[in-house]
Amino acid sequence: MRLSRYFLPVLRETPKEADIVSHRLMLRAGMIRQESAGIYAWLPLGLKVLNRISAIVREEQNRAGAVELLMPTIQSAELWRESGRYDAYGKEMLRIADRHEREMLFGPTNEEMITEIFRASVKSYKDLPLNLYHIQWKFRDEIRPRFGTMRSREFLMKDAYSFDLDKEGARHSYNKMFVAYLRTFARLGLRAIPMQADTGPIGGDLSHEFIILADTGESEVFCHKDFLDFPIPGAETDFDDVAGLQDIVDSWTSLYAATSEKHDEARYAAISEGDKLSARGIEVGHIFYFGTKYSAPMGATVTAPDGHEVPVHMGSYGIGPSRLVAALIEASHDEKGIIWPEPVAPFDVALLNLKVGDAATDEASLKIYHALGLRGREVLYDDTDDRPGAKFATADLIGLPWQVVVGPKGLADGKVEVKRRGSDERELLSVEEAVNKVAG
RNA sequence: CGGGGCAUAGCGCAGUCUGGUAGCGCAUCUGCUUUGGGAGCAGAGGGUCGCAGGUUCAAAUCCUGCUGCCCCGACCA
Repeated sequence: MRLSRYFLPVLRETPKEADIVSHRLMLRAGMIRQESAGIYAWLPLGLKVLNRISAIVREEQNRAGAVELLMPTIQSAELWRESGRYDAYGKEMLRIADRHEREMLFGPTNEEMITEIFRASVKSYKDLPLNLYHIQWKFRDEIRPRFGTMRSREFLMKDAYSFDLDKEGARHSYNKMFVAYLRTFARLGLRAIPMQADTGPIGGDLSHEFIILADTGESEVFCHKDFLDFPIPGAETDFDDVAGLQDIVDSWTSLYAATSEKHDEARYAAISEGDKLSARGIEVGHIFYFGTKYSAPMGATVTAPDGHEVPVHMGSYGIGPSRLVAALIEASHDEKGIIWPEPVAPFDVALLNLKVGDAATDEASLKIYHALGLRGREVLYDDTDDRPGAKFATADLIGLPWQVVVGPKGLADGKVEVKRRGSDERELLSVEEAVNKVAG
């Protein structure tokens, strides 16, 4: 992509409404634009990141056996009356009337709808287990939206829903998502730690929040330091291996980890001094088992092997890609701008032609641009006639993992400069060497 | 919802107290020069001063009402 043909409205100055770093940088880097309180338009650069995150989430959901569908954003109030949540949900739910004065709502979550879809078609235990998910916009009318897309009113969420015959089956379904989440966050370049979460009226130990550590995180967390080095389950993990998955979950839950709300001072004190880790964190995922909370009142039943009809055991599993965009920035930036982890970077390479119009730099830049494109790297080619300083500043701000700098001085010696964003590594290489280096 | 604050050009702000017909920096456009860390000079364009009333010869400025947005707290992926 040529920068001159792209839409990248970067801001030189910091908008005054943004006071956390990810919000500031997302606005300055031209990723988002606020349209209302807690409601954002995703500009091209931001959308690319959002889509890359969603793609990784999707791959890992599929790997774990979940099946994608897409439910609407608008739901009918009737459905929510079945579960009793229409009145229980309160003002967080955005309620809408259509032209016939029918009561509708913009979905804050989809338990009711997925239960309705399930019960319409699934009647036998033989069709279980089943896990259905979608990645869809949600709306929760937060009292006070803040922190940009970290806590917005409209947000993108991957929500998966599992259906099992009994609690044992549901536990395995839960474990599948647990492991999928470990893999998902690791692939995004994050270290997420599963922490015991509130299970509500259901009780038990089947609810975890996945928290990433970031200095600017909103909640205080306490855990054993060993979590930082725990191994991530590999791509070859067999998700149908019940005992194998349970072992992974057991080891990942064997040590103390809790947010301040669930913090147990005594258990934390029991950790040896050098192994304590107290930090700030951001919740990026939440999984829980809720049994027959919706299936029973809504009549989502299957016929069991013994011929009886039983309500299915369900769980739900959320990840917020639009929050993750901000969380990734909170976890990876410096004073100059964003430092994207490679798997989610909107482009792989920033190619800076320092003197557009100069025959030598134009030719070398185009050669690199095309060669990297052929090698499957996405390049943002800065072919604008800005001055070098402005180009460096923009490239640092938007944080692409590689920078290739083509200037008249270097080219006089047949060299271009290759830099890694986020480190001081820089090398002077020939055009061919630079292409090979960056294309890996 | 309680408490605090803001609204003037795309962004950041001054002007409001003390009413006199809107300004600065950056950005944008034109020209020339410049080209390795947010260039220089010259010129230009861009505003129903958040909205609606009111007071006044005259309102960004004073009065009344409304709206939007931000921050702190209680709530959330």
